[in-house]
Amino acid sequence: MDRTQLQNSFEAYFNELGYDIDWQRLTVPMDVHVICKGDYLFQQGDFANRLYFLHSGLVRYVSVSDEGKEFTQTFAKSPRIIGSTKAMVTETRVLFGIQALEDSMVSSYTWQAFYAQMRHDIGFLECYAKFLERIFIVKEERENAFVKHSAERRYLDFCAAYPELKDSIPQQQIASYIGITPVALSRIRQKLKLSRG
Amino acid sequence: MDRTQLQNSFEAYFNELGYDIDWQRLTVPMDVHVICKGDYLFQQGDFANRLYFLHSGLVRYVSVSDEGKEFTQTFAKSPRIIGSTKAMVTETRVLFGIQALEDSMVSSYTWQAFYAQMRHDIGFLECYAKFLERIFIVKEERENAFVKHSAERRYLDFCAAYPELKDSIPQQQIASYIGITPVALSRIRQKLKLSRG
DNA sequence: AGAAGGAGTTAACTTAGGTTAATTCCTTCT
DNA sequence: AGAAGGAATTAACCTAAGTTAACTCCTTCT
Repeated sequence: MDRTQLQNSFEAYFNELGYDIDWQRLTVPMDVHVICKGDYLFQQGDFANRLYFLHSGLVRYVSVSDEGKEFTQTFAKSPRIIGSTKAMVTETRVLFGIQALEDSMVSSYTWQAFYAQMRHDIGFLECYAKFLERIFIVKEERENAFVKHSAERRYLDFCAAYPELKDSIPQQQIASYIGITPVALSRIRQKLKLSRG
Repeated sequence: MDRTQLQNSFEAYFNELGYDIDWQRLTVPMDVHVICKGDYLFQQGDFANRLYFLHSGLVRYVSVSDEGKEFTQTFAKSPRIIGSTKAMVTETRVLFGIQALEDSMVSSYTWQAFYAQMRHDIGFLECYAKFLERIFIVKEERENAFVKHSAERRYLDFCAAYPELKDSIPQQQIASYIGITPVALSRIRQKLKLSRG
């Protein structure tokens, strides 16, 4: 797969966000990574100050608490920008790892180089702003769900939002995404099964 | 207060974000609003597709659940951009109201006009991106807190993050910000008082 | 000064979800 | 085929936080 083909993925992504721009203009040095199912693109605590683009596959952002419990922050399906905005922007260690849930292909760019080109190409910068708007809105919805909705409701919303994941990923990961234990999720599923007759 | 003075507030804000730019270039039509303590800049459910800048004062974002319970999503202190990113970008109704906790002064711009100028001024667009990065990171930290930390820990973190608010705003609002009831917060405070001796 | 209303506290009771552990059911490995 | 390890379920018990309600302070209003 050559660079031209890879960069077409960007266009697919930004078209979805309602934006049309020629990503072949991107000349920043690029690395390509193939990550097998189960492996990590980077681990929590690394300095992951790169911007990644997920060309194919599916990943999750996994964060481990002080007590050693795993939480899934995000499921990300290609095509999509992935990585830690916070780690890039503040030059700190990442607070989560990225694990492949399917074999995945990723290109990467140093944040410095990517940012430098964006600063001189208002189209790219606009794309970046649209990306930030999108991920902010998703986080805001998630905050809303945690504060206002029960675990049962969060599970139902998850199933509606990710119908294709609902049956193809381990329930533990779904539980950790909606902020409960696998045991609690199992109880909720049991209850729903009964109430559906 | 004239426009020049007001626009200087923008500079104070973006300086804090590590960015130096002359906001006197902003020529978009501006409205000025004075909101008294307790009043709302806009209500949940409005079409609040404006960008606001809080020049002085303190506000909170308040969201009411289907069951009629109030949640405080954000406390915002001047100088700062305020408003609903989601409502502006997706042209939907706002999911929260903005209430003044002190008498406040706000300028406002239609999103369309503001965006149009940004698209032709890469400096403004970069500021906007920095603003989005910042609010995203805050939301991400909040998500993290809800999933990983106890209510007690969230309260202590709130006190550390907003020492000046801790004693000057009603406890109900603090409780609703950390996602618990006033009764539960009162219990936590009692427990902390005892354990401090 | 007295009344009214809101904010915070405290107590009693309920409930959702955490914890631990046993059991079953799958894969996968040899 | 049998063993081993992980995933989900179920049950029993525990804890944090919600709910309701009574009580105490404060303001603020007349």
